[in-house]
Amino acid sequence: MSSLGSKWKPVIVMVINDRKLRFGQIAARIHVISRKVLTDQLREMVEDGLLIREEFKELPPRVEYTLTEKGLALLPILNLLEDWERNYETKEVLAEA
Amino acid sequence: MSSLGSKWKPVIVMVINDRKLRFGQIAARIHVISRKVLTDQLREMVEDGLLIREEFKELPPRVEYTLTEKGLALLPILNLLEDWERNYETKEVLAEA
DNA sequence: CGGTATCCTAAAGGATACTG
DNA sequence: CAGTATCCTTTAGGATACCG
Repeated sequence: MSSLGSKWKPVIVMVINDRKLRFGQIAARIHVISRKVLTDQLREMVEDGLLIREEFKELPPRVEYTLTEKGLALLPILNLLEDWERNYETKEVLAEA
Repeated sequence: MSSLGSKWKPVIVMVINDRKLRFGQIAARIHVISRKVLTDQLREMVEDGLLIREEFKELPPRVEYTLTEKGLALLPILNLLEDWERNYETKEVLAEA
């Protein structure tokens, strides 16, 4: 299960979703992550076959990320995990009330 | 997603499954985990509402763990994750051959 | 803009010995 | 048997400054 590795990779997968996002856009949507960690995670995810990285040799530089088929296949599973968490989180809160 | 916390909790959930297992049985099935870490993880999982811990005041002591409804609900999702991993692991190996 | 490089801290995980 | 207690190493993650 540690194929997901860090706590950030699932978040990044869900943020990118079926879109094509630039580095800055990803950073903006996960504003609590440091640039270094985001860079690290993105590089590892490319190595893991989760992401495709497209670099445009322009100035200023532009880099776009999309999910691979493997990454896309992970999306519904992560959604289930979110549902699971929300579902039981709610029950605990209600139980306390 | 870090509701799953450590790298061990999903493993423990899958090992216990729908059974009732003693501390030693869990340890034996995850032989690479240290006793301290297993103890830590089990305690946290009880706090998280994933596990039920039954302690029998005998000598020698006996402690049995079962999944809660919340823990059981996690099982099919973890199975999907395993399938996902196996599926794309295979493809990469084939691609190298 | 999208990174590196450097340094640092906190926390996860582990080895080993001991206990009720 | 099922833990505690203690100590230690490794790693994830972050702050900050600089670069092409």
